[in-house]
Amino acid sequence: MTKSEEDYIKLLYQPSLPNQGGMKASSIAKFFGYTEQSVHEMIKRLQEKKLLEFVPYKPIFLTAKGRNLALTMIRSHRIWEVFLYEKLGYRWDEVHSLGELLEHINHEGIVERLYQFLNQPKHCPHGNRIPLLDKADEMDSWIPLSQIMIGHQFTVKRVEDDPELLSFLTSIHIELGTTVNIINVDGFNEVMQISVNHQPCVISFKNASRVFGENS
Amino acid sequence: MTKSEEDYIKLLYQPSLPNQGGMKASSIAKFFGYTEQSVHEMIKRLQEKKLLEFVPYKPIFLTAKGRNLALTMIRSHRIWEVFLYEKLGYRWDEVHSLGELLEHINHEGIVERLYQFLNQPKHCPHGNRIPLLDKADEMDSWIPLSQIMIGHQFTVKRVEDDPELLSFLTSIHIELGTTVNIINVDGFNEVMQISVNHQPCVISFKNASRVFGENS
DNA sequence: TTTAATATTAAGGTATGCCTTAAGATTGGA
DNA sequence: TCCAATCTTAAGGCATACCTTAATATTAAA
Repeated sequence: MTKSEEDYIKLLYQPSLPNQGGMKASSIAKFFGYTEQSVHEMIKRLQEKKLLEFVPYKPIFLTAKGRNLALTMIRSHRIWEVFLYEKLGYRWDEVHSLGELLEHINHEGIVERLYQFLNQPKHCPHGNRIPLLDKADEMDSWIPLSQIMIGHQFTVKRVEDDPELLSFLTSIHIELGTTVNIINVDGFNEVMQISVNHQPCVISFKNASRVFGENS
Repeated sequence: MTKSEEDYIKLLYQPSLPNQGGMKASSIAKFFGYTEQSVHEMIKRLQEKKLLEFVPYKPIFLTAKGRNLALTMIRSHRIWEVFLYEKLGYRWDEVHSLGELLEHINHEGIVERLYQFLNQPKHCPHGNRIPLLDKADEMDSWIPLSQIMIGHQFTVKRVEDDPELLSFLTSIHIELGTTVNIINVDGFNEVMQISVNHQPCVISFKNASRVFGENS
């Protein structure tokens, strides 16, 4: 497997989960910033390798083989991220790009050794489950901050892995495990007023919908 | 820099140390198992990048820029090896190939973070010095086991990084720091009889010349 | 000094993974 | 049902990093 092929497979994994539609070539092209023609060429190669199913004009789905490969890589990515975060001291908004490089290195069982070295972590630094090799990538059933009512408390468990969002959350002192109080919900301006460690701050509905956790 | 270019530079570093001759295209080709034509094409590219000096029919030498790059990579390789050996529990005959992959990953200062995480190790698992970024790759002035006289004691400090040699040494319980007694030197058969932890064994002159250390 | 061995350059080819331009095929909404 | 938007395929190109075959240049040794 080349790095490029692996990147396609990883992208295709998410939408091919049960009851979600697969992607079309155009969305893949948009995601990578490639032309649709390049994407079609790669689709053809991956189809020949039995990693995905492609019927013209229909959405693309990974085969079982493809999903398995994707899972291996997502696992690898998240385990490397834990290492970067916990052992090397990178911030949670820094680990993604190095993880992208390291996830392709999975020789001689290094990822499993790393997994043991890190004491079998359950989640990556952004709160995503580290999938087991033989099971689907289950999501924890956490709810978005945007759905919490005024007066309630909320504990952050997972956030979307976007550097801008992560930097913002860090700037208002939110990390995994942080407790947030919902002070006010301003529907007209589409923002929530919250407090973190007694410090008030504001987060848009849009960003609050990218922060997950549980009522506490 | 591509992985391929980096591999050429690393190979060329050793022979271009002071007073050693540079390599010719033919020996590079033999080393990698490529054709001479392929090697010449790469030499041309690396020359254009000012990483080496090439005069037809003369041996090839790295420029200061090339030596610097080589040093960075050797440093990276050895630091990753220490990590694999000390933290992930790989054996000393296993770390090389994974090190080859990981040494090309040197983004966002990961190698320097790893260096700190590992407490600034001085040597790789085979006893090679981890070079500093601003200095040449000095060798410790250890002497080969093959030069030790009968009756003397010898402490192993460095061994050549060849999986076959490493496996053999492990099988006779030699590792870095091991003390060896020279029991007999059989010049006719070109072997030494030594003892390790009171266990006698035999090592050829050839292999003994690839094990370095000090009289003790 | 001639020649054999070695070294270099030339010319054309391959696979990967991208690109552009352009021509068809299909779908779905008006 | 027709047409425009979307999707797909075709054809040719590019850079990297390899390949083969073949010609030419240099060195070194007899």
